[in-house]
Amino acid sequence: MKRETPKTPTDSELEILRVLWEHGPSTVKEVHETLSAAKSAIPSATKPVGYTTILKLLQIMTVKGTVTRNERDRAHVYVACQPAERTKRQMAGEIMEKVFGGSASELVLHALSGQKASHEEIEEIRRMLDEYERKLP
Amino acid sequence: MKRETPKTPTDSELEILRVLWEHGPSTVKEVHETLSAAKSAIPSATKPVGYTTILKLLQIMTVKGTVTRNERDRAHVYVACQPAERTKRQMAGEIMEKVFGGSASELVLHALSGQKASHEEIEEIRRMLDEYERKLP
DNA sequence: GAAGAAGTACGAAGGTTTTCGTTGACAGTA
DNA sequence: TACTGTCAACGAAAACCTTCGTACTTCTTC
Repeated sequence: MKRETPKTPTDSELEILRVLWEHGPSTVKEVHETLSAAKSAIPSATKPVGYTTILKLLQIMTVKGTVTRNERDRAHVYVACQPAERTKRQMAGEIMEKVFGGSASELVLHALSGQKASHEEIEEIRRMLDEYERKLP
Repeated sequence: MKRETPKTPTDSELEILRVLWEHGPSTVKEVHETLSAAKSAIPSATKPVGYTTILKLLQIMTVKGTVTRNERDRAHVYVACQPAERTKRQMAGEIMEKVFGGSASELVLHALSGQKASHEEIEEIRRMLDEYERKLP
């Protein structure tokens, strides 16, 4: 029984995926360094991750089909299989369903109530709404 | 070391929480019945959950402090400790941070790209944006 | 009071995630 | 050739989650 909608990544997997999305194809070393740098920049709460931990995660993700790797060179180069957009959409959809009963407005409401977004951000969202609505029937 | 920002609930816990939010204080039996009814209504994919499973989950959630219970009566009555709004906000904030790097517009964009929202829903979101902006500095 | 019904408590099994220590392969260099 | 880094592979441990079977309690009712 194949899964057609791939299961959404776990938290740790997501951290790695984000590096892969931003940096493009990367070696374990590069992922590790990026993550370490990011974490030491915000020393609170996030604890550093060992090299082999990332390696193992990447290996597991390879088995799961989340990433592929080019083994040609000595240091394998990993790439995310799904485009970022797809995974992000999937994750947004999942939370929308699971906690907001499928209501987009509920999701937006609660996302905003965390008091973060600026005027610019709001403007940006308005623009997107216009865009989106133009495509509706 | 106490956790001040309570960890977000797991998927199963969330299912139960949603029942508690909608129905208010409930016994294990009520939660179980509600969930069973909901699941048999959509027989696809979601498999039914046993009574003791829900009981156990509720017990664990009690230990975690996610819910409290009134043991006065024979059938204990469970209540969510955090108001729904708070947990929802927290979960929206978490995904916004973890997958969208804190960008609300990114979140909205991807939530909508799952092609679901109607014109009414969009209108609703616009109204919320106005409301939100009015409260900004 | 004995039988049965309705509940809770407990523990254990099975699965998944996350984390590392250790080992072995390979390449470059003294 | 022997030494030293750099890397991937593997296995195992620890922490969670989820699911139930089973046992124990407490009412109710005949």
